[in-house]
Amino acid sequence: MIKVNKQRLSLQVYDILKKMIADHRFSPGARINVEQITKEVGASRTPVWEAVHRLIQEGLLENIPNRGVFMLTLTPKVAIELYVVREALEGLAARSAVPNANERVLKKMAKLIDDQRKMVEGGDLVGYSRLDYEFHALVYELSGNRTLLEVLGTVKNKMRPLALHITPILSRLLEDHMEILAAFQARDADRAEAAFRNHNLKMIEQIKQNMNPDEWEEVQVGHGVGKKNSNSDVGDARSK
Amino acid sequence: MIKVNKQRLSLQVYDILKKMIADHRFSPGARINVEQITKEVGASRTPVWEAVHRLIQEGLLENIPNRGVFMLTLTPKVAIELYVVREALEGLAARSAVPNANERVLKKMAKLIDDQRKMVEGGDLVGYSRLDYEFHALVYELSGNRTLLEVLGTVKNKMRPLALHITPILSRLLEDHMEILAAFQARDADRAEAAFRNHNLKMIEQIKQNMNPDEWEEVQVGHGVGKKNSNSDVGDARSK
DNA sequence: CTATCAGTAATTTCATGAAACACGAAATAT
DNA sequence: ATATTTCGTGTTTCATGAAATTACTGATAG
Repeated sequence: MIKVNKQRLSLQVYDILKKMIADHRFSPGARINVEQITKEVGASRTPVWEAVHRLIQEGLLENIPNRGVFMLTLTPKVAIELYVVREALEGLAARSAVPNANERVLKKMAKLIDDQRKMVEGGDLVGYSRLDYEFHALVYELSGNRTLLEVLGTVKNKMRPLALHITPILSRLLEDHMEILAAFQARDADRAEAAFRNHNLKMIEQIKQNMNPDEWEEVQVGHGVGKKNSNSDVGDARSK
Repeated sequence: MIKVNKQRLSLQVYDILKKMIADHRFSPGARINVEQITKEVGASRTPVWEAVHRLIQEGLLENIPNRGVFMLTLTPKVAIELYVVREALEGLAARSAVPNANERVLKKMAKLIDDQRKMVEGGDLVGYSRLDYEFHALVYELSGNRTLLEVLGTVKNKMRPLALHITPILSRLLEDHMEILAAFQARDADRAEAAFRNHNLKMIEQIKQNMNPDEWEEVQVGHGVGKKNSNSDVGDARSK
């Protein structure tokens, strides 16, 4: 049986573009030729632009007036900012989730971790990522806070362009997950929050090690509050 | 002199609608007649729909296919969720901001609090709200975390429909601000975070008192993770 | 060699007719 | 009466021509 595609065109385009971004089909700073996309997907300008606007609003693309639409470059500064915010939100999620954990969920968590171990042993980064995503999503759901779920979604969305640039040490992330599970099993909200925060702090360390230190611009101890840095580095990126 | 508005039409409409929502020009669940808006603002459907779509995406409006666009009802459950998330984010903002505080900023904070006191004494709720907003914005900026600023912006955005339904006891909020300032003056990040969190917890209490208790649906200790509650109450709202 | 300017081309937004869609009301059949 | 189908109506999305805006190009003058 053939299913008809019921979704609005603009949403389809949005999904296509988001997938392309997630798959790193555009390098940072690269130009997105909107007109070409309309041709490729066989739609008209209206729905395509609607999708592009949404991605711009979400901070994945950038529009330089009358020059074009560009893939936003995720600077190390912003990357760390994202993880700092995520740390707070995931800490909250973990804390809220602990009281709601039941045996069934704990089993599921254990199963996921077990599967993750296999992926790590097999060196399957992509497979691991998917399970990692599921593991986190499970905790978010368990928090029972729909709003938190949404906000975390948008934050993690913005991280997508990052994924390829930092290669985490999988075995260590796995240890974190085990600690998280242990905290849940002990019904210890403080410990769960700490474990989740720790998970993120490790990623921040990872970023700092992987990236050019003189690009950091000091997130935590940021001196001024000026706006001068917000766009300048992106501007450089739009080569070609 | 008549200023020509250089901004994109869709953005203007977006701002207009957002302002109308903030001013409670639409009651919760009320239908937004998109066609009428196009007439009122003298624009065509395209930019108006773009604005409406954005508001839908931001969770302020809701689209029931081919029935119309409706003002979303903020349930007490969601309201509390929002404050729980905000608590975590503002706590982070405060903590990050403390190390960046200098004399100039502290002066500014003191000045804002002083102005707030006048508003409280004069019973000017609107005036107070504006200063309250500035006070918070000052801390967000000071955190130096642009991403945090953005996320907090979207969260507070979603709270807008709430403002009128809970009438806070201004004098107590003012006390909180004073405690926050004291924490900053003492350069005590823990204390600042606690003060900010406390500020939000009070609001949550306020909501619980102001609203019908049997609508709460238990946010913190939410039992299941089911999705059954996510939309049902909204559906009811689309009367008429 | 630099600056200025006009013409050109590309991007982006907007207006509007038309199509698609979903619901309810009526009409028809069971 | 109940079920099914058709039709009308209002909503929503889409396609496309046109207009507005501005970057780029290259020529000319200083």
